[in-house]
Amino acid sequence: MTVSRGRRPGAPDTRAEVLTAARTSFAEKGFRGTTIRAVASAAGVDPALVHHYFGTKDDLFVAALQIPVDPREILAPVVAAGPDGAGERLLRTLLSVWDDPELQPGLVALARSLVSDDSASLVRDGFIPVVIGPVLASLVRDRPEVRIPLVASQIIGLVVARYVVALPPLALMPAEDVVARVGPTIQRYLTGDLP
Amino acid sequence: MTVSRGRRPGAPDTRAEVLTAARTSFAEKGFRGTTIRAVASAAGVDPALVHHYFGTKDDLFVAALQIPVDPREILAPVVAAGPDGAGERLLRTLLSVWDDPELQPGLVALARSLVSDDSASLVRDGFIPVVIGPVLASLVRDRPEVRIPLVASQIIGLVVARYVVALPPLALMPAEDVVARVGPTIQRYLTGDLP
DNA sequence: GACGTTTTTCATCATGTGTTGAATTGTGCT
DNA sequence: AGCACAATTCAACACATGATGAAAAACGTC
Repeated sequence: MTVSRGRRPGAPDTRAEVLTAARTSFAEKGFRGTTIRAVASAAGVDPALVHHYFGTKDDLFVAALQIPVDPREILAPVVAAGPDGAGERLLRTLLSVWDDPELQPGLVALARSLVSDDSASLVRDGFIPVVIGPVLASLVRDRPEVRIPLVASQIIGLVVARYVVALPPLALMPAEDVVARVGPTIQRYLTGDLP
Repeated sequence: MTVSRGRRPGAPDTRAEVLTAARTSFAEKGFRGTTIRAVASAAGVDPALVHHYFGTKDDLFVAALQIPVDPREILAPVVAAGPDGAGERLLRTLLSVWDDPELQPGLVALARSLVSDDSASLVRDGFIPVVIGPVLASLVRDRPEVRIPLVASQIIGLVVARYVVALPPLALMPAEDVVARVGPTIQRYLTGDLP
């Protein structure tokens, strides 16, 4: 047998392999669609090892989501530069984060779980009003309760289409093209004339 | 015992109750999140009855999705009226369908399953290019491969935000306000000047 | 009223899943 | 060399789920 019990020789970083296997599985199949056994098998490892490193499945999920990105921090410079051209700047930072191959799987997993696994209330009552709301509020000309959801709708659509569903024409479009084409929409929602 | 075996007296349309229970569960929890037992219990019925009426769980799902709406048919008048004001007309038709309380649960269930349960390829390779693509193609000024995904992104975002996640400010916004505010975005993606 | 049909439940099976505890093997320290 | 510790697997439990087949109760028809 090449497979045996007990510790393997060498110093393979099995823990990291398990973690990235979990990350991609969560990104592709969502929380419910991901099974501990599948993650273990993708990492070439026994299911019990997954539990040994990261306790329960929920723990594994939050471990997989660890995204070292604080939206408020990232968006601070965008806000600081004022409302002029904010649409394009906002999009540019957004895309630079989401296009980072290091961060993408975690972010997609997060997005997918927010839309699908009925933590919808988390987006609805937590993320948007608490995190995104205040940031955008200072960029908006007036009536934030009208403008912010419009901005959110275009951003959600962009993220879902480009990263979650991965519509080819959008997924392959260079970031700067997206910025140039969608930017004016965001700008109009932020400061344009709206009925 | 008030509960007994065998057929109940009266002529209750149990089949219909099971179907609507399934529809709302699929809409709220998605395919994987919906269990036959939960549907049965919501309909006040034994799980076996669900199988008796609709065979397997997949069968139940397609039965619950039956949406008597052919997008091409519904969009025909929008297309026929030409590109002028097409953005607003497109949105108005879209919202009238999605706001119909008769159709909404089925549509939300469909949307959620498309985003979450890795039938993403169905949207990516089937729905958009085959159904929506040709319809929009005749409204677009040029470069459909650039414009159609942009339209799709705004529409997907609107649907996800207003119906799937149900962001309150968007979910409660009168349809005509949405049309007036988002319409110009769609119009610009269809016929405006784009880099 | 008898009888076939439809509706409904019960009991049960097979399967997949999250999780646990014991056992085995390698590594590093003294 | 010896020993504590970490890494890894095996075997198994408890549970939920989708599915099935037989039995019971009401209905419709002759």
